[in-house]
Amino acid sequence: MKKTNCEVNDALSIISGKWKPAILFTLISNGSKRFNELERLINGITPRMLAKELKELENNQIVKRTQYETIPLKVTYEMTEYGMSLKDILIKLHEWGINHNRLYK
Amino acid sequence: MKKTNCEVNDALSIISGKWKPAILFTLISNGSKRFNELERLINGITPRMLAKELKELENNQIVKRTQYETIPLKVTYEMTEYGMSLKDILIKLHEWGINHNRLYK
DNA sequence: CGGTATCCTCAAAGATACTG
DNA sequence: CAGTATCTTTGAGGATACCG
Repeated sequence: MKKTNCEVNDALSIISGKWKPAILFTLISNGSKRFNELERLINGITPRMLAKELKELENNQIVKRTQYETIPLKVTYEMTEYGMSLKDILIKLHEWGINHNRLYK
Repeated sequence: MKKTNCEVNDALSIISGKWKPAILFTLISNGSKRFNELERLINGITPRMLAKELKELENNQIVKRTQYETIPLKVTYEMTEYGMSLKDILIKLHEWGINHNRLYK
């Protein structure tokens, strides 16, 4: 999809993705979480989608991945400081969505 | 695409759409605009996409369509008061996008 | 002037199974 | 435990032509 001239799309491209808001809220609210903790906390997500969206968030510096070379393997994900700059926007979108559902559903 | 449990997606589903941010900013900044004014102001958009996204915004009460039975036909679009409740969020997304591009592009 | 109609492409997301 | 690999489906968006 070619770019448009509006930077809102650049911001949206980073937070949209079916599971990204849920992933972000989970990490924002709960701090560092392991892969399978996220899998359990986010209802209905498959490992494929969780891995894919986490990787995109990591590539955009929103989320930090840490791997511990233990047996069994342990990997954690957490918000970066930069990622936390999305917190207010996400909260406002959340509130707007709740209000919209109340009015129109 | 089945719904997730996060209302951020409900908000995003209303403002995302490739041309919606550009349409919304144009109407927010310039007030009421005719179809072909929007077409000229928004670079690269086709009539099909403009009509489609305007209709979705109208269905969600974000934009109001007014038709004048003149010859030639005249139709205008403007933000609703409810639609204006998105203004702050759009501005924040815009600023975040600009800053993100500055940092990572 | 303000749109539709048709056809096409491609990427996002789902289902299921498998691996270091 | 933390993911990949494959295959399939769906729908957003584009191109182009036409209409009341």
